[in-house]
Amino acid sequence: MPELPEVETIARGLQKVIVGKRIKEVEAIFPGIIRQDLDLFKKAVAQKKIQEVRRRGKYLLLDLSGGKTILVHLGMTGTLLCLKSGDRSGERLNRRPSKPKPTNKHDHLAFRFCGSDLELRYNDQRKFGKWKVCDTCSAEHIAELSKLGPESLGLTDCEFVQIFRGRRGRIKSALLNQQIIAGLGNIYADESLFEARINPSQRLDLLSERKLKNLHKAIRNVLSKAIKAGGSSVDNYLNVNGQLGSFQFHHKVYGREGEACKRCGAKIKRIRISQRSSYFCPRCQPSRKA
DNA sequence: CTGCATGTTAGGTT
DNA sequence: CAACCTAACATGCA
Repeated sequence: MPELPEVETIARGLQKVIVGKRIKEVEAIFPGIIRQDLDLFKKAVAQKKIQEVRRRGKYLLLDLSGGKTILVHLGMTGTLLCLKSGDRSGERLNRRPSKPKPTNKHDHLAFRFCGSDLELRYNDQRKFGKWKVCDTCSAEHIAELSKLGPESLGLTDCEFVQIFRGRRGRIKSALLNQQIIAGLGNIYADESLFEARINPSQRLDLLSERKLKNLHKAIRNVLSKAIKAGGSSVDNYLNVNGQLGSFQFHHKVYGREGEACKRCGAKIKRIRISQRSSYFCPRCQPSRKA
């Protein structure tokens, strides 16, 4: 599922391929994925040139000519795929082969561009994704983005420590809370906590400044490695060229319940924290000091 | 068939 | 106000 490294990979991939292209039309195969009036959306983006692709937290921002920005959240299973009409090489594995025009299962949007056979498809098995268009100048002030905490990769040690000051909840919950820090999801929160050797249930008010700095280092390390690996392809994530990421092969705890810890050999545990799975090594990440 | 699991967000309650 | 809980979303799978 798309967290910061996956969204960053998609943003970089899109930046290379669609910047400078002018949107000819948007086909809304499943209009519900656009979270505003469909005609308004279509009119706002038609004939606009894509000028820049950005990421904020797990949001993707497509800046258009004319001062508009498309805001995209991929939800749990959203993927974007660039393909050339008639080119079937970019199609995902496990999907029915299709003729150029017909869409794949769970394709909800198709963007076509002027003077180009490039097509941008949005596919989302669970339809949890959200698309809307807004004014570029107000993009950062609209509800979704204004609530976000600072970027996971944009903090000094001091700032990182600061954002957890005065909080009492569990560290894992805080890392998943996009209003506290933006970009981490279940995979990278668990992987970072493992690397910093912090138990996911650890209460924030009992975490030393030194531990927090270790965590900050671990987060930067894990995220940058994951970006280099093109993200984690668990579930159905693929980049805009239809290729798998490879960071899933480097997961040390996520999804490894019952398997041996790669550091110490102990069995990886899974517990529930705020209604979600947390994977950790009980020996490397003890709940109290050994 | 039933019901559970999945991650995120919004919204409500403690 | 922070922390915690639940519903909702859609689908696949045991």
